[in-house]
Amino acid sequence: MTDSHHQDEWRESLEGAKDIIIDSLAETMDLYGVTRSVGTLYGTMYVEGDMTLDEMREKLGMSKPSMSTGVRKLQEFNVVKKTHRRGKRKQTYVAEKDFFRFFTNFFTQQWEREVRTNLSAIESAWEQLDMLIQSEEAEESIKEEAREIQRILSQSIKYYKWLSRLVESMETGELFKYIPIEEDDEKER
Amino acid sequence: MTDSHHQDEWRESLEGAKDIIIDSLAETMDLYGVTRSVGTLYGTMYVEGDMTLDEMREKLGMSKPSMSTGVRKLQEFNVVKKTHRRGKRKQTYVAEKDFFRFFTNFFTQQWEREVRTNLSAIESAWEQLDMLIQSEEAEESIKEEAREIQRILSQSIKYYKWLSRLVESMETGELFKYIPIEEDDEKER
DNA sequence: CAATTTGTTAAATATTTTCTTCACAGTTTC
DNA sequence: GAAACTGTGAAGAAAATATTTAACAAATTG
Repeated sequence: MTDSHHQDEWRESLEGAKDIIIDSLAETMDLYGVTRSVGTLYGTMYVEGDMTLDEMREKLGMSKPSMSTGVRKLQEFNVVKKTHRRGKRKQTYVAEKDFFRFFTNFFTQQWEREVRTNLSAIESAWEQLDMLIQSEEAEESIKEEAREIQRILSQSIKYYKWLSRLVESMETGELFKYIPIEEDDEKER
Repeated sequence: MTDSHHQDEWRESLEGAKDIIIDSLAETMDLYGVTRSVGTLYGTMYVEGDMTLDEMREKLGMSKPSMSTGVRKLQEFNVVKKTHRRGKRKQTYVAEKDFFRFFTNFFTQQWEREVRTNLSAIESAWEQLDMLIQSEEAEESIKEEAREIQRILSQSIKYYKWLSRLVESMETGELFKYIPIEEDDEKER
């Protein structure tokens, strides 16, 4: 690292640091099924603060419809919200910067959906299996397999109930009593 | 539903019930970035019990290399393990049927990776920002932005530490003390 | 109310990902 | 040790996704 940076080079270095953060957030979100470019968009908003679609487009060098759909996905995950700059016409969007809230919002949304989807599937499968089990005609071997599946399903119902309670404890903040957020022991500023 | 089913039709009905479960599991896993066909594979193993690659291939009507890579993915997520049927030559694989363990294994693995990736990124970004802040030459406005980013990052470090503790509490089972698994209040059988 | 601007939809294009076929290396069996 | 079989890697084909361009509808300004 030389001693004779121009300001542009310092600026470049700052942007480089941002990019390290952005890329790593995008990679992480990729793990959770958020596409990489949507992750990059989130990361950008995370380090840049609130932005308009045009600012995003310029920053990421992508088209505006891409930004529009990207932002919508992030809103669906509950990690980006609309805001507005007073006096301004353009809509602005702001990313959730508090990762505790990110975590809560994101997984709450996913887990609730998981519970709904799967409980409803279990319900209809269960009925169908009942019909089979109660029929006079069906072979015993088939009935036995149906009962076996019901046994497995009844186990999984417990899980979905538990998952609901986990979600609830995140929403109420109860979870953070059990697993506390460690306070900052740095000198504050 | 008619009264005159053949056994084949009852069998069909049983398979239908399975498929409802399989599809719903696959859809759920899709939410978490597990591809749909890998989710279907998991679901199949979930309802069918342990299987060989050839059994999977036959059941899903896909090629063997697909099964091979699918199973490997599921192993990476820690939700499928190798087993063997005694006396048999073919390798068999078994899906984790206990969703509590599925949950723990899957998210533990993801979250640990998230922590590692992002903490390491924060570390290098932080150094780069420090260099900038401590330089004599860089403009104050740039330095100020660098400090602002460090403030944000120091908040997020708290989050990653918390996430590590959450993972730990899942691994030790501590979490299930706080948010207990409700016991089965159905009449057992 | 005409002219601009903003955000979104639709169609096309490009890119990425998934899947299959083929080949082969490592094991097991006789 | 030859023959058969199992699992996986590589290359290409097929399918799914993401991205862009173009067009438009709604809102805003002068």
